[in-house]
Amino acid sequence: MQTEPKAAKAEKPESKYPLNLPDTPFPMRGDLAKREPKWVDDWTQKKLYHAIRRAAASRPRWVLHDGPPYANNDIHVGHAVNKILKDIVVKSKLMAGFDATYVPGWDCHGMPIEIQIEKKFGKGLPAKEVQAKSRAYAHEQIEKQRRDFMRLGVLGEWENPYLTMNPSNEADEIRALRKIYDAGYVFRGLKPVNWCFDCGSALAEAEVEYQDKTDIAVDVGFAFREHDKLAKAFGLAALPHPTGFIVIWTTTPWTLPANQALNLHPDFDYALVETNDAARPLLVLAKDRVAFCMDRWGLEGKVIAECKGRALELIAFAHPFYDRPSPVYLGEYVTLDTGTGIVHSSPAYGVEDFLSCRAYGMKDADVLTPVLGDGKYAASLAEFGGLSIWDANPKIVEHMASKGTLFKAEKFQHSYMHCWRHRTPVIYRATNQWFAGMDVKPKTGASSLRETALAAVEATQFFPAWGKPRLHAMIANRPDWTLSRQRQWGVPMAFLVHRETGELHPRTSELLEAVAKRVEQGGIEAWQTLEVSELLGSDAKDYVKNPDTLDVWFDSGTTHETVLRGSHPEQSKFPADMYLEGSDQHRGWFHSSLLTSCMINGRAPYNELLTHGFVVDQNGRKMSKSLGNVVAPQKVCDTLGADILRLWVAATDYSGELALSDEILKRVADTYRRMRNTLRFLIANTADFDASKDLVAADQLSELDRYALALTRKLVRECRDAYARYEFHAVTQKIQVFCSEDLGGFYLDVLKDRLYTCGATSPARRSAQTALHHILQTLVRMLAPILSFTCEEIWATLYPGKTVDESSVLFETWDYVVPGEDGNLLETWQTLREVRGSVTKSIESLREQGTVGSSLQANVVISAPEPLAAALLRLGDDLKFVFITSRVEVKPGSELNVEVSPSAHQKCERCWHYRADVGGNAAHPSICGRCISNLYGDGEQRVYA
RNA sequence: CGUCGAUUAGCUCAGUGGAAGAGCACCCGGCCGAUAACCGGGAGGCGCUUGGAUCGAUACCAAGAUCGACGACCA
Repeated sequence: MQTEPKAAKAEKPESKYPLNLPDTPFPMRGDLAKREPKWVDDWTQKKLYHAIRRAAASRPRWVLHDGPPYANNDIHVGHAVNKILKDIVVKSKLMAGFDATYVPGWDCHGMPIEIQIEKKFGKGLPAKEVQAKSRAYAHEQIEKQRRDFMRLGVLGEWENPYLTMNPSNEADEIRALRKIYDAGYVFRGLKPVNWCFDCGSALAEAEVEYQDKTDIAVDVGFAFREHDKLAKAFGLAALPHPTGFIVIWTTTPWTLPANQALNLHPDFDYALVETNDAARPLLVLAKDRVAFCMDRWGLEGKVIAECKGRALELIAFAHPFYDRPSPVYLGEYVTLDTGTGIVHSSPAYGVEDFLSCRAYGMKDADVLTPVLGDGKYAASLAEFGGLSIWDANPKIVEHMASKGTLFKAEKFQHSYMHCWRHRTPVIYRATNQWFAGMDVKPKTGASSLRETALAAVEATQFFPAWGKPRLHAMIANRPDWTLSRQRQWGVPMAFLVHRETGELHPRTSELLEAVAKRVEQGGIEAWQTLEVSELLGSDAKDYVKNPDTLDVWFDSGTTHETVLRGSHPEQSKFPADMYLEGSDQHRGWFHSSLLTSCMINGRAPYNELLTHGFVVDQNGRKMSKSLGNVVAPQKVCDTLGADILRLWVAATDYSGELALSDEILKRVADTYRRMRNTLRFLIANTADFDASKDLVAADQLSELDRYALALTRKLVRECRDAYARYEFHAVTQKIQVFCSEDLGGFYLDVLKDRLYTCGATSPARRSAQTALHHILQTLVRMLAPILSFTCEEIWATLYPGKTVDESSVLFETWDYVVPGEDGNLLETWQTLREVRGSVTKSIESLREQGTVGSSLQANVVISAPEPLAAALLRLGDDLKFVFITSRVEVKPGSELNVEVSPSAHQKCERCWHYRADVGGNAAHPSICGRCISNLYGDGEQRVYA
């Protein structure tokens, strides 16, 4: 790192009496936006990260495992927050005395990239091509994101990150699948998904769009078949007619062959209606829909009995055209907006239908699934086998009309789900999927996954603490994990399944390893080209490759296997010490990683979880393009600098939302300038100080300096504490107050006289410089994790001529000792500072009258009661320096009283004190006795200040 | 709708069951040897609203408001 040339001093007539003025090449203005990129290049070229690792090699390992961002789009400020927080944590652990590592990663598989490829290259590409193009696209995205992350000053193994799409990673992921399969967690079951017949696959929500569609809406009667139960439910001894129907309304007649139940709302009133139609003399309808329905069907009728929906629970009615019962199940989702207040339920073709049937104990094997993947009914379906469901719609209506169960049919236009690729209608369809069972006992006989995971949550430290109940609740309530996806850009669920039975091959475990070996060489593409016979020989004719890929959450969720124990074991350990992500990852990465690790390791892959909120604008609103309140990290770096962004992250309480706006950044930049200037003052006033030679022993320091060091030790304690709790905003706050109140507002202000006017190498000045040296060494260490650029810049200024891989502030630790004992210095000087407050206030009132300008023009007389008077008198003549006045007199008094008057003496040209002895030496008529002594004599003794 | 979190000066944050704090910003002044700096002084807060237990709450409890996170294949 290079420091800027010294700015030319303003031309001023040089006094013939020299002063020890501050001197440094360290510029007052950071000019960060311009200079930071050069430093990043320097760190990269010199391999700073690895130099630090070497320096820390003997320390205990501490691992922050990176949650991989998705390899798509430029980074936004949320990414920046996440990476900066991680960097601050890693660097703080480094300086706390650990060998803290950071291997960044990227999540590469999944739908967003698949969609990008589809947008760029069109639809319907063969899998192999999708995979090749996705791989290339992900690489491009990663390169861009990597540059932006590095620009933030984030240190890590950027030249060797982990990518979930690396063949070795893909192979290890298949091995992870093998482990959970071997443990017995994996099973096959039904699950409703959005299904496109033209794609022949499931659709993600993002692939579904709504368009108008015209269907046949039908009112369909389900005949009574449990008359006694029905009569009883309505409070009747018997039904007045043997014939009757409960009526449903649906816009999807094609689901009726799969009807297996009827849904009523438990709290709605249902009516038994007697009509004037001999073919259908009794009807059951929701009471509030009776008038509407009668009118609609052109019937007359009257309500002869009523009951709540729940009274009809489990009563069975007859399917409208097959000879089987359809029982009433209760469901809160039934509404009275349309139809009859009764909903027909085909569990294979509706989410609510599926869930309610399952809630009533229906097994997967009992769910009727007559619709095949191409949209045709299975050949075995009575009456309609082989027909496309859309062609079957009118035939089903005709059929019901002939059976006398059709009440009405009409065209009906509504908004309906369509495939965004094909613009064709999509249905919900129960499909076979692979699951990891939450309540499955593993083969070892250990606890279920849910129990293990809940115990793991308990064993984990959460920052902030409310993360624990949150994750706990999610684990406690979540359903089984659907591992399978019907996609192309993902790691294959490399199962071989029996052509007929769908059973897994008996040697599945070893087959998975065989596939993993091939994927390790050829990536997931190797699975595409694999012939079943290569693995199974003569068995091949009975088995097919499972076409599913793994949920991308399985990719990132197994990085503790594929990265910590896979691709980067040298840099890692298991479990990791920390995972750190946005609060959404309780449902995401924290969650998936926990489950996979509990299945594989029986414990969480992390010891600590740290969560941050999301970035909002000054008014607490989410950032969005439409609101125009987006702050781009790239832009902040290019204008204010990355250290400003880093300081903003550090200064904000990330446990909630992080507010960001131009004004907030401006305030942060103010804070930065304050810190930078304070640091600069320390640097400039120790420029002629060589710690190896000039350091004054702690017990030889003036008392004020020992007090300043006591304050510094206190600051270190507080900051280390706050860092340990990851409360960086507390660190920032403490340092800011330290710089403003303790240093700028008091210590440094007082010190200027001694620094500038005492002999350059005098004990008095060396004492001050010793304190400044320790303070500087401390501050640069405490700030280094946050203001990475600035602190390296300072370090290079302090130790010029060395490259960053030879000398970096990050080689240092917080064990730096600030010498001295606190004793009662803090209390003693707190009292003095309070008196000083009274003095400055008194001077201020004199100033308002125009009697004095500088406080040095003032003489102060303090009356004080004991023991305060003694405490003041103890400092003797040094007291005036504490108050920055020319003279102080202390008198006993009943209460504290400060009187200020202008000095009657001459101002010393050199030290600006007003003293009686100015001009006392004829050879030097314009300066005082102190200055004579400091320049030509033995110099002042400064015991206290 | 449900679960969770947030709400103290213009901004960022402290804090305590007993008369509201800091830094910065703002206003006024000083200095002119940290100078696109530095020092001093001042002004500024129905502590989101409404109830409740309490002698008494900003702090404890409950409801509401506003904002935010998550809610199943979407990383």
